[in-house]
Amino acid sequence: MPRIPLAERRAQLLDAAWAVMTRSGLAAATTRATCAEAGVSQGVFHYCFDSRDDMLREIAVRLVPMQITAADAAIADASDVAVAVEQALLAYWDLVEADLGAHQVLYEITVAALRSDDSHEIARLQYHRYLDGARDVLDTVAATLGVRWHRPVDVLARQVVTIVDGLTLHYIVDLDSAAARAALSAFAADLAAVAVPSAAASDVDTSKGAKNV
Amino acid sequence: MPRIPLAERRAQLLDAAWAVMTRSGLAAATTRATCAEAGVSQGVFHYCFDSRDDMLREIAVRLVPMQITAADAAIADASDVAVAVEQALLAYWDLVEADLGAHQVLYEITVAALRSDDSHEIARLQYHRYLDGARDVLDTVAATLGVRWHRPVDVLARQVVTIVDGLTLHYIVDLDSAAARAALSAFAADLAAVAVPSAAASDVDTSKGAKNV
DNA sequence: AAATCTCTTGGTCAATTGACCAAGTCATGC
DNA sequence: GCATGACTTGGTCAATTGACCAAGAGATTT
Repeated sequence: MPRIPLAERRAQLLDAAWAVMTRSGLAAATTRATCAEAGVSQGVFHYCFDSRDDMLREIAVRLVPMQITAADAAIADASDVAVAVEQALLAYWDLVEADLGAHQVLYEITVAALRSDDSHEIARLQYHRYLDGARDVLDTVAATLGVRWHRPVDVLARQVVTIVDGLTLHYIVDLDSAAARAALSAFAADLAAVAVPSAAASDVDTSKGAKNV
Repeated sequence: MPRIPLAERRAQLLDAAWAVMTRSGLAAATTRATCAEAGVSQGVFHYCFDSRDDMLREIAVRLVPMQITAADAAIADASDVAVAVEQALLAYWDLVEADLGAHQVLYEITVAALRSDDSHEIARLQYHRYLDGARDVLDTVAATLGVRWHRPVDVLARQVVTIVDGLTLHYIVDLDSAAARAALSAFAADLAAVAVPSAAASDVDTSKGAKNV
């Protein structure tokens, strides 16, 4: 009923679609269900978007930055590598448990995107961002605590993404929070064991910009 | 045209559906597509199965044991824990790269099953079997090489499942075999570092810490 | 060979869904 | 105040899909 500009209407429909998805899954977010959630008629949809795929694409794009901003804050006040890594992983994990539906939809979107030639690139981009985010966290930990990773950061970053992704998927299936957190702590310990002191022991090459000290 | 007993006809349709799925995805395996693949008309389908969900359930059931028999053989001739763990993971990994489509469908089935109240239990069972399989491999490694895991086997098993699951999903997205194998080796080293010589006989040299790639 | 049961065929039906439109309504600038 | 264009409505259309059936064909039994 109200008369709002196109941009706002689109955002409203995107919110509505996202609400339906997190509640009932990607497939449930039909054009009709989305419009019903937004309280508008179906004609509005095709006035705002070219097609359902068009809308899905915009949702996926909007998701990419939404996932990153998590763990950096958690490692600020850590004095030990093991603690820092575990707190960083836990910071992400709290997001998973706080909004399980959203993460479940994320897997549905990823799996669906892989079957579409058009959207395959979006899934690839998503995981590329994950790797970048993991690398950033690893660099921050190393710089903050004065350690060096005794293993290529690219490899470590892929391990981190694998860990959070695997843990999340498994948790969505069996909802065993205790088991997930136990495994998470174990992984944190394993990762921390890869860190070696950097400052005193030997000459260290911090390829990225020096941060503290 | 040929006249074959019901059981065989069902198996034939299940094979056909699986063929369509691994080629074009779970959603592509409609009743029509499945019948076309099998070379029969649609009426046969509902003569053999109550519904499409009925068939999907049988496919899922048939899948459960299909996934387990992998890594045990690979650790038989290993003399070092690190080698044994890596070879076990690699044995599974070869299966992933050999039949990527099958594993992709596995994720589609899992994700879809989680949205259905009826099938949710199937996904749970599937991951329960994964955990059992991982535990078996871990026990075999420990027994074969005379070591003890310095961490609860349940936690380690969940780590193993997380690793193979996370690696596989990431690989399906970006098809970066080299990165996946590098991360796999790193994980293997981390896991091997959790093994300590067993109290009984410690001829085996496991004194070193994690050796990295 | 007749009866009977096991398959198989080709087609139909209802429901869902994405796409789309012709005709309205309403605010805003001139 | 009125033209303009942004916004909305309710409905329609074609395509896909799961479900289902009545009739027939072939094998098996009696």
